[in-house]
Parts: sequence; C-alpha cells; structure tokens
Amino acid sequence: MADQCSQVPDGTIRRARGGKSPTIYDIARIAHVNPSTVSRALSQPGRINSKTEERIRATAKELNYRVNPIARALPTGRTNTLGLVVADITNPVIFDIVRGAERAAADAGYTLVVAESQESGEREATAIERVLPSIDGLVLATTRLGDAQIIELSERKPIIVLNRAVDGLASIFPDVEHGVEQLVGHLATLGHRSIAYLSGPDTSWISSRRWAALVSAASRRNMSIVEIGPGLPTLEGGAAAITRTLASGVTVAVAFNDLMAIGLLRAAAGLGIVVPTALSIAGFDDIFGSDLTTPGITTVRAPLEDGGARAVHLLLDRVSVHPKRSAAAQAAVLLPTSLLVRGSTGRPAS
Amino acid sequence: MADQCSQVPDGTIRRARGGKSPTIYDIARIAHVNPSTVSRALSQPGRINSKTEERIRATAKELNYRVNPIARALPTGRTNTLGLVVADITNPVIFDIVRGAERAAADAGYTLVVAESQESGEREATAIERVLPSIDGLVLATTRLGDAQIIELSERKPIIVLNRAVDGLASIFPDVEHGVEQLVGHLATLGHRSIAYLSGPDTSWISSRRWAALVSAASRRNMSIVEIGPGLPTLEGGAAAITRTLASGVTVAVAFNDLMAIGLLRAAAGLGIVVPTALSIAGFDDIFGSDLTTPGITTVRAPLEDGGARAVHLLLDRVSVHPKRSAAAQAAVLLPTSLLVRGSTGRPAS
DNA sequence: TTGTAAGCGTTATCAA
DNA sequence: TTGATAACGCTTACAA
Repeated sequence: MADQCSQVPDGTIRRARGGKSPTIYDIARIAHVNPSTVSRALSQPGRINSKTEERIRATAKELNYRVNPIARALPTGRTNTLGLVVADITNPVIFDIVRGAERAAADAGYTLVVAESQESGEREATAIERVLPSIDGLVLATTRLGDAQIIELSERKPIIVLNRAVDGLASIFPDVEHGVEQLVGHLATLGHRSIAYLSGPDTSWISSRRWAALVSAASRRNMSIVEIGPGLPTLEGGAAAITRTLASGVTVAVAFNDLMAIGLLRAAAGLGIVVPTALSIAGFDDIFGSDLTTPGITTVRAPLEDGGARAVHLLLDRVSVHPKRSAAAQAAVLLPTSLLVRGSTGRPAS
Repeated sequence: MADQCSQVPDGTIRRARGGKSPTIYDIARIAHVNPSTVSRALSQPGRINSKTEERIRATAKELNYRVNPIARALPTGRTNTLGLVVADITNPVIFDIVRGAERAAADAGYTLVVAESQESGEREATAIERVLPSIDGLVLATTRLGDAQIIELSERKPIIVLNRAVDGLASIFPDVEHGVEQLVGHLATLGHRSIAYLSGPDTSWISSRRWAALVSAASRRNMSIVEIGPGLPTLEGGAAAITRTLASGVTVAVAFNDLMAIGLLRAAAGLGIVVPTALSIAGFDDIFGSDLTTPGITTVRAPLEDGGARAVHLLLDRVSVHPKRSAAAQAAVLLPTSLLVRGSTGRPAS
C-alpha cells in the first residue's frame, strides 16, 4: 500500500502499479468506490452524489488519470475519431480543407485521421478500409470513388462528401454555376469568343461539373468552347497542355484548378507568350500561390477551409446524436463562389 | 442457422449476426474451430495446421471479415497508428513533411493522425494529450515544446523530433550550417557586407539555430548582421518586418522561412523597392510558391518530405521491434541542405 | 446513489 | 496443433 497512499507530501504524481498508466480500478481502490462508479463520475458528471464525484475527480487528478480511448471505444463503438480522405495532400487546395476539418474536429474534442488516395481509386479504397473500423465517420473530399462505392460505404459509417454531390448523401460542394457564370461573363466582356477548358482527372466529379457549367455559360453567349484533357491536376498537368492550348487557337484557357493554371502560365512564359495579351488564363480555387505569379491568376474561389469545417460539423451531427439518418441527411450544402479578377485575364490581342 | 449456412450460391457476402460486422467468433463457429485458433490463423500465418488455416482464411474471406483494430489494440497495447504534431498545417513547409510521413506510414500499414498546435505550446500539449493514448509513437515536427516536456513525453511513448535536436532523443534536422555557409558565401561574393535576419517564433529551435549559423558565417567574413524579430513565420510576419528592415540599412534580408521572405518581398514591392537591386532577400525551405514570385526567392532547401518519411521510419523501428531504447535511439539524422539561387539576391546597389 | 457483473473483440497463457 | 480461459480498461443494464 505504501506507494498507493493518498498522501504525497512532495507533490509527486503517484504512479499506481509500477509505471503503467492508472485505470479506473486504481481510482476506485483509492477512493473506496466501485470502478463503475468511477466510470459514471467521470463520464456522466452530475449523475452521482456530488461528494463522491468530488472525491473521485480529486483522486483521478492526483493519479494523473487519462481515460483510455481504446478501452472506451470497445464497448461503446465510438472512437471520437473522424476520417478525412483526400486525393493528394500536397495539393494546396487540400490544405485549406484539411485545416478547416482539423480545427473543427479538434474544437469538438475529436481526433482527425487523414488518408491520402494519391489520385487512385484503388489506393483510396485501401486507405478507407484501413481507417474505417476505427473512426466514427468519414469525410470524403475530392474522392475518386464511384457513386455506388460511396453509397456502399455510407451503409457502414456516416459519410459526408465534399466537392461532390451524391444522391441521398450529405454533400457539400461549391456553387460552380454561379462562379462560372461570373467568370464567363467577365471573359465575354473582355471580348473573348473562344475558350479552352483544361480538364482534370476524369474521375473528378467537380471537373466535369465545371466543364458542364462552362459549356452552358459559354453557349448562352454564343462563345465557342473546347475541352483539352483529361489531365493531371498539377503544375505538370497544366504545363503539358500548353501545346494543345496554343494549337486550338483560343484566346483564353480556363484550367480545372489554379495549380494547372500556374503550370500553364509558366509554360507559356517559357515559350515567350505574353499573358494575358496573347493568351488569357483562369483557374479555380484561389490556392496559396495564385496571387504570387506575375501576372496573378484570375480564379473562381470557394471557401474550402469553411467547407472542410462544415463537413466535419455535419458529420458530428450524424455521429453524436444517433445513427439514424435524420432529415438533414439529405442536405446539400452549397458553398458560395466568387470571381477574383487578377492580371492573367485581359483583352485578347486581335 | 439458415443465414449462416456456408453455401452461398449467389455469391452474396454472408452477413453474420444481423448487420453487425463479423468477428472471429462467427468464423470459429462456421469453420468449427475455437476463436483462439482463428486469431492465431489470422495473425500468425504458418504457426498452425495449414489445412485449418486454409479453411479459416476462406471463411474469413467469405464473411468479408476485417479485424477490429480497436479490439486488437486493447490486449496488445499496439494501435498501428502514429501521431504527427505540427505547428501550422497551412504552412507549405509542413505539407511536404505531412506528405512524406503519411506515405511512409501508409506503406507500412500504419495510420497517421495529424494534430496541429497552431503555434501554441499549450494547444500542442493538449493535442498531444488527446492522441497519445491511442498511438504507438509520435513525430514532433516543428514543436513549440520545451526540451523538458519533450523528454517527459518520450518516457510515455517513443518520440522522434524533426527540425530539432533534443539530447538523448532521435532527432532529424537540416544541416543548417552547411546551407547557411553556402548562402552567406553567395551573399559575400555578390558584395554584401551587412545582413538582417528576420527571426521566426522565439520558441522555434530551428530559428535560433539559423540565427547562430548566420552569425558564425557572417562574422567569419567580417560581415555585420542584425536580428529583426521574433516574428510570425507567415506572409504577414515577413511583411510586418519591412519597415525595420529598411531602417536597418542592410543590403540583404534573410528570412526565417520562405513564407516570411515572400511576405517581405511583396511588402517591398508595395513600397516600390526593387528586389534585388535595392534589397536582396533570401529564405529557407524552398516551399511551393518560392519560385512563383518575381523575382523567385533564393533559398536554402532541405528535403523535408524525406525528413517526414525518415522520421516515420525511425519511429517504426522503435515501435515495431521492442520498446527498449536501442543504440540507434540517440541517432541524429542530418538532412542535407543546398542553396538555390534565384532572382531575389543580387549585387547591392551601392 | 452505488455495487455487481456481463459484455465489447481481440490476444495471450496454459493445458490438453 | 488446438482448446479453454483469463486478461485488456471501460461501459452499462440490472440489482441492491
């Protein structure tokens, strides 16, 4: 009993049971109650005698007790952990999403695990399979999975999709039409009549969505539009499209995202092509870096950090209350988009 | 028994026990063995009768069985999860670290949880406290904790520190001296005689390390050097230093990192100050974006993605073999650094 | 309000 | 080689 005596004159944190972390049994023994009472005192404050609770809390504190989340997760099935799956961690677009999601999760006392698919549906499935058993819910940002796979997943754990709409699932995605309408309007005003769209991965829902919106907005103004792609959503993917872009004879190229737009811009500069005089360029997402280039990239921005945070909030709703699909489960959240005009778009030379 | 019959003609995955995921008990029942045998068959291949193992594996596959990592973690104490703590997820420097760490962890079948301290030692401690019980080991990248706290942590779980050296702990950090020597040599060759260092957070080990190396390299060449700071390691932090930088009368400013360097560059541009003619600027890390500015940022780069990966590898060594400190525990890994000369450094005007 | 005891799904220790 | 059984640390009916 010596090392478990309640009096610790020198203030040292008492170590119960040789070096191992203390459990509710240690607290129970010292506080002269049953372990179940300790459990209740700690996880359901106010439901037991306040005097007892007081004593238990004091002992817990003294032992420097931390609840073991794994042991708790086993009987409850709840891990206090959320998953976030992204296509490519190094894509600056993702950073904002991760940040928003991480902070929202941390604020709610949840832990976030991040898994990366590296643009491969197969790797994505593997990654999900690994994390799924130990999380309470999942945010799929920029997923490369098919609708059927996603729906199947949603039968195992609550799922929120970000940057995509899936029927019957809570989906958060940018109001593409609005931003594209602004962008195309801006281009038309400048005098452009022909657009090239540098598309992203063909598995990207958002890329096809952007293409559809561009086609619609362009044809409404009798502008012509061609698709160049699919391409990698990276600097390299954008740079690789320069030849076909120039060959197409358009006066403006709209890239799937800013990363591609920057790649295209740099490739153009390498060929001595002046932007925006000889070629206007625009992108999507307003990533870190798109205002660093000369000229800056005109872009359609969406509040992706906010998107990440809202995805987590929606997920927490589903996770914390009860597993039944609530009415809000079908909710589709539209993220407002807005056009940021920078130097990469201007009047065409002709 | 009907729904647990072994013959499933239509290939449907058999659901044992109404919707819940199958356990080793379900497998045991169907394969007519004891649950413990199932556990052995699945987690220690080759240690049991191959015929039995075969049968068990087949049943497991048919049931679409997945081991429950939480249940496994309880008796073993091992979670197959690693933690990574960073100061600020949105800092591009971090991206590379996270990418390297995530991929290395995923390749080893481990899950990575990322926690963010948001540049606050207190938040960092809280975040660590939350994840610690459910991880096997921790990588501290850009930590804002004190040495004592770190060592205390290392008594609870294996720890690797990245971008810092802590006595007695496995540490990975850039070979600052080498890169700085190159940088200062480059500046001296250009004709600079006075340097300002825009320091980062005063809790940043690496910032003081860079300062020390700069002082040493500068004085060796009879160049003068002053410190401006501490400042936030962000665009804003760099921009905020412009006034004091100009006032100091130096011909070159070396920022704690590229983010600050870019901030300073843009602030200079805003004041009509021509870089590098009126002021040369250099940074550290070669982040995404430092070659996007005009002029590009001269920088000392270190392979941070590789650093993240190596940190995870070192951690896996400690985690997977046995918890004793091996001889390699004291290892300090030096990441090679190299100078990237871009347009932001040039001959001083005078 | 508190105690008793049965789980949660694994692994691990002994026997058989 | 396999089976029985006790952990792992916590939650949660059910009793008292």
